[in-house]
Amino acid sequence: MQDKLRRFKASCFQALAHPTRIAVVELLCAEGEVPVSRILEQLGLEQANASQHLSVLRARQIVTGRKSGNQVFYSLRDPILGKVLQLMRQYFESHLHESLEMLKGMETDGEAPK
Amino acid sequence: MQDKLRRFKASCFQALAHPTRIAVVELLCAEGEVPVSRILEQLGLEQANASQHLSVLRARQIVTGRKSGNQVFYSLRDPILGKVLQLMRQYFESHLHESLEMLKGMETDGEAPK
DNA sequence: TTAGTATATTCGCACATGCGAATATGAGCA
DNA sequence: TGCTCATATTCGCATGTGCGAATATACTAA
Repeated sequence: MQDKLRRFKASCFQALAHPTRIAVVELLCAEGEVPVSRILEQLGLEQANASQHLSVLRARQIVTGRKSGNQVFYSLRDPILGKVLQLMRQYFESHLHESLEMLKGMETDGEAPK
Repeated sequence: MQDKLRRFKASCFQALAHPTRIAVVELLCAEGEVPVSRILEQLGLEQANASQHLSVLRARQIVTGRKSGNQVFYSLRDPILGKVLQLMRQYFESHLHESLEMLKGMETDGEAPK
């Protein structure tokens, strides 16, 4: 069971391990139930891309979708995940400087200083 | 900044997105500062494998290593991560049944019923 | 029926990740 | 010096992930 719990946690973390999916969760957290179209416009995503990310979050049951007529409304399954994100923000802020350094060092992309 | 924060969260979640690394973090959370050898014996890991996972956690600054003579002692950088894991356990338990179903469905491996 | 809008799925490709095997580094000791 | 323990890094390979393009599905309206 210990092991199942760890696999569960790992799979949740993996579902959250992408900036776009974090943004989606934050949006749902802030606005409650929203249609996909709202997610698209708010985050500026490609339709297919968003749908793929939503599919990941759905598979992990982090969000649930409710079909209504033509559209699908998504919402967070459990607000506790909002708390998790908030803790992460707290963590980020209490190590602000190193965290920024870490991000800088981690991304090979960035502003390519030619 | 919003975006940096999301990338930061995502990279932390990614670091935690593996059962072995979860186990390591939990161990450090429970026992404080421990040498790598302790991690190996406690979790039954290959030495190289453990070192790779530790390297991921180090890169994300989730753990820090202190060299002392022959060995390296690791510890959690911030106990707030323990809180995050605890929240996840709470989340897991409050959706116990579906969570187990999800795990079952997610793993192609499992007990291979021939 | 046909057309249109909203969302999901599949495909192919580039890139990341996890693993064990082998090798490297580095400290302490003979 | 050379040897050994503790840990880290590199390599090759299999598998996973993220993306846009194309396609599919499902509902609505006419």
